[in-house]
Amino acid sequence: MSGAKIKNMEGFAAVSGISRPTVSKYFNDPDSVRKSTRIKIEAALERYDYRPNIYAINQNRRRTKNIGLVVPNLTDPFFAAIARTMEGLVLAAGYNPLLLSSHGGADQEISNLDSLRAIKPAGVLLAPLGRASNSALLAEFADEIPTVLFDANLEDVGEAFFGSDNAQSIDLIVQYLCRTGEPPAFFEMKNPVNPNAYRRRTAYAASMERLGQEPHFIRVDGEGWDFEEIGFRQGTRVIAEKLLPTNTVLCSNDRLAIGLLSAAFESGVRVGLGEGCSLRIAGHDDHPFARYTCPSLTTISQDYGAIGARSVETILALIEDGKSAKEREVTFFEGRLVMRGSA
Amino acid sequence: MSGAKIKNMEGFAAVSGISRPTVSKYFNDPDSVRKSTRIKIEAALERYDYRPNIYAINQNRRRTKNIGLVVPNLTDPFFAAIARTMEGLVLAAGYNPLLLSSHGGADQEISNLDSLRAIKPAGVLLAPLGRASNSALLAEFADEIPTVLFDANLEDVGEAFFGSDNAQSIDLIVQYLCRTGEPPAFFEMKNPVNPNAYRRRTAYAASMERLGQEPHFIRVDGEGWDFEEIGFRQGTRVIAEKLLPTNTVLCSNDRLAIGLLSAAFESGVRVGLGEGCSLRIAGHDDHPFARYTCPSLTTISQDYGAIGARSVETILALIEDGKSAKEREVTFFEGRLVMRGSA
DNA sequence: GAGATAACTTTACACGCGATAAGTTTTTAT
DNA sequence: ATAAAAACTTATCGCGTGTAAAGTTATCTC
Repeated sequence: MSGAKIKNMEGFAAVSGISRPTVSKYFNDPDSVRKSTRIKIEAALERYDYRPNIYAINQNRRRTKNIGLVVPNLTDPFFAAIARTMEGLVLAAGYNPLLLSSHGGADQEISNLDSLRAIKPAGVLLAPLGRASNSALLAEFADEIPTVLFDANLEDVGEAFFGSDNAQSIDLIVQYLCRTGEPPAFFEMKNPVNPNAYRRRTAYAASMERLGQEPHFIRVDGEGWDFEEIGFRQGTRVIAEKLLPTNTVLCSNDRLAIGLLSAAFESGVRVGLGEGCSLRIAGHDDHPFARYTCPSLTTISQDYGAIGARSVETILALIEDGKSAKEREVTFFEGRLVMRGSA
Repeated sequence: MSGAKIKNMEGFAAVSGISRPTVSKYFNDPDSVRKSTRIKIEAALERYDYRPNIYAINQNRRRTKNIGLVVPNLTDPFFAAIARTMEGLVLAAGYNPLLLSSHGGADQEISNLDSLRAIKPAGVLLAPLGRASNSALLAEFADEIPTVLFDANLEDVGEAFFGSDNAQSIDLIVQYLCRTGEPPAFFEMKNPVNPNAYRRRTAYAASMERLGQEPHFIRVDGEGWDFEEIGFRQGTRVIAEKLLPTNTVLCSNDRLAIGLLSAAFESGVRVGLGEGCSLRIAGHDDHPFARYTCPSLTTISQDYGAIGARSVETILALIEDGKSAKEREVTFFEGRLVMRGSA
């Protein structure tokens, strides 16, 4: 990088001694040109500061190299982690990830899709809000642009879905809890925002029945995505009013569990397995902070490595093979029991 | 949205009965056209589905409407929260925010800036990694594109900096801790990644001296951004080896404190102010989870509302007023003491 | 109602690249 | 060595917008 400023590919082609169409070919795939010309071009790249104008490229290409990545809430470390994983995979495949967060709001989710439309992405990886989502508009979007759903499934939206097998994972932890102590009550929100929560509720009931236990639901009030707050406030109330039917509580997700743990602590209830503990609490998701709670949280680890990898693979296949002839693919990955101190 | 698909502004101008250049003017500023023509255009927008091609726009505009937003690590809920705030402000100003995370790596930080260059943003809001940053390259970038730094300051990089007044906030919490119990030792990483950590170290020493107390540093090993893990592991060791000089520990940040709280719990050391507690722990930042730790974490709340607002204001002023004639602006906002159960 | 002015229209070109066609050179295969 | 194939060249068009100049119409001021 020393010579004069290069303003376009024409100029760069001139200084590299190669014609512009060939240079264009090089930038689209360095291996598509002869080795000797690639060397010439790369030598010129060393000496001059030039990069193709991305707007001109995208205006003329049939498909852009952009892949949208929409998560319901980046403030939630779980989604931050999965987004990060997917970002890396998209980059490695030579595409440009565009990360957007819906911040827990359906309006924001729609406006994110509108932003993406403007960018004309080759494909979109979408974790919908769930119940709150405007699924008609999401379906409309997925109809225009190849879309793969993950985390939360919406009936018939997108070309595929990858998520967790809530029936399997809940059964796993219910069995564990029953085996090691009193059967769990299920702590959840009355009106969950997420379809996974509904699946877990049903899975809990089924597991308990299978084990010959009576299911107990602790359904608490609360709106929005501030799960720790809801878990804390309602947990405090539930404990104070002695509404816990057993000494074991399975929370619908880790964030509720974190709030409940905090509530138990402040209420003077000792949680865990040891001497003097009167409550067991378990969660679901293996939240990044679950191992630092006091006590550390027993939970289910979602296989988001697999969810991310398969989602990205699938959207890439859709993009590169053109249309998806086959029917909508729905895959659930198994969760893994993570035993820690809380239950 | 009913009529045929409109493919470009020419076609849209036709159906709205207005010439294309005037329509173009409308899209760049709806108030720049006569009210009667604006009504015609908006009527057409109701009937037809048209939106200007963003690539064609940006290819021809002198400056894009994009503003880059780079944070060191989106997995850290503190940065997720501040990014979210800024995103909203940028959007409200009619600009398009582009959120990128450096994932704690200097290479990624540079490659983020490269991605941004390709997008030709009007301005960039950058929270650098700090010590690990390649500040020569960052400075080069800030030289090309209007850049405002926040959270972590780098000497002479960018047009302005907004962050927290570590001297003030550390003094605040040191005074509080000294007033209410034993003077604190300072728990930190030996080689912190963040310049704020250095400032806090110095501020702690200064505060202690001012109060006539001898400063005690607990400097632990550990690399990277996995602060909870470092706090937990090293905290466990420090407690086991009885290396704590007093019963009060001030951590360089909340994430270390969360790890240390967990270590104390697992080691059977009760933390807090009440009966039977033998350790006080305080943090800094008011991490979103700080109020749900057990016990809840006494800390300093950074005024990231102000940091975000002023950063966005400043970059907008730079963009809209053209050059920055004045000298580099450096502003520190005061922190607020948040008293909770841990100290 | 006349002139001034603001807002429009038409026309034309620029932006930087992808894509394609037709001709030329280089490389590979036989 | 020769033919075929591959890779290059030049030339030209198209993408959808911004922008400017020159002429026309609507609106405002007195």
